[in-house]
Amino acid sequence: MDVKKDVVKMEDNSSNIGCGFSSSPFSGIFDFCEGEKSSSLGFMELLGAGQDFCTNSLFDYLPQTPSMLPSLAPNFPKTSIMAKECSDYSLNQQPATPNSSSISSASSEALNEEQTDNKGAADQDEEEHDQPKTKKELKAKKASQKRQREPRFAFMTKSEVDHLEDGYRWRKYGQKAVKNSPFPRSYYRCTSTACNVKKRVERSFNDPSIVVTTYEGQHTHPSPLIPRPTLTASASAQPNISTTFAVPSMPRTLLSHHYQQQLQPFNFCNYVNGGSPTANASGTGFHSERRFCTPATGSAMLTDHGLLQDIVPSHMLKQE
DNA sequence: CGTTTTTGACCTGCGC
DNA sequence: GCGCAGGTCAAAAACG
Repeated sequence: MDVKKDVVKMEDNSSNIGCGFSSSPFSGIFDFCEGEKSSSLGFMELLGAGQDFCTNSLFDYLPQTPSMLPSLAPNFPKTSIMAKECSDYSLNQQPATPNSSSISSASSEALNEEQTDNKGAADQDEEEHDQPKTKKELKAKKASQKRQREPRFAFMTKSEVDHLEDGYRWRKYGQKAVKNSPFPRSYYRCTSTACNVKKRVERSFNDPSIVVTTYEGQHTHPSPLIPRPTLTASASAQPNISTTFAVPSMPRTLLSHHYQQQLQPFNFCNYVNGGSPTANASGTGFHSERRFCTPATGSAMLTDHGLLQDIVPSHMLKQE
């Protein structure tokens, strides 16, 4: 099964981390993903099926990012962000060797979920009529529901603060020591009722200055801290806002469209050109288009303004 | 007093 | 079956 992966890495001007495969952020990312390895080749190897997409998107988006990020993500002042669709991916600091299972096991988990979805519907129906009688049964039922994992996205952020402001309100519900790491992992849930989004925050063992934030799920509500600007037609047609997906509420939008496309790759270029999959916003070429863009998603993006509406001030949408 | 954080206990999945 | 590690729960404490 070809599991698709979305990877984007960004940074802002104020960050002293480098830009490119040979520079520190990549090795940082790589360390994060692969443990020991630090080469770009290894990075691509890790990404497997999505490797050409990954390299393209990384290179394509990076040049546009630095001037954008400070205003788009003011709360991520020194940011090196990697977003990755993590359904097949674990934040384990363990090297992803065949023995490690951190990647493969998560992948099979996602697979199993997919495969059991239909079967689960029947079971669910049955469960609805058959109420659990004991606390134990209730817990077991709860647990079985909990096992259904949403795709996850990880962000690597160079920050001294562990819990970064991202426009949403979170409640911490747990903290665990991480094996082979001196830094604990914190677990947060979105405080909004009926919103099941979770995030995990931990420091990179290899680079303590990097905070790894993993989002899981999709917000069912607008950000309580950031007003939702109106997405105008002109705004949606503006180039260079492609990088807005890198702001902290990215997971919501990514997942939103991820689901809209029923596990199709996220369509970045619709943010750039309002739905035309062929537009070239940077001049350097959105090579990832050939992997990202599907005609059907253009209308979807216009219907659901998602991320832009959530986090990009309207004046920015117009001025870019 | 309501909300959030802390933290030990518990559950689950996985490898051996 | 057992042990380990990740993830979650929930009562108590802390906070505003």
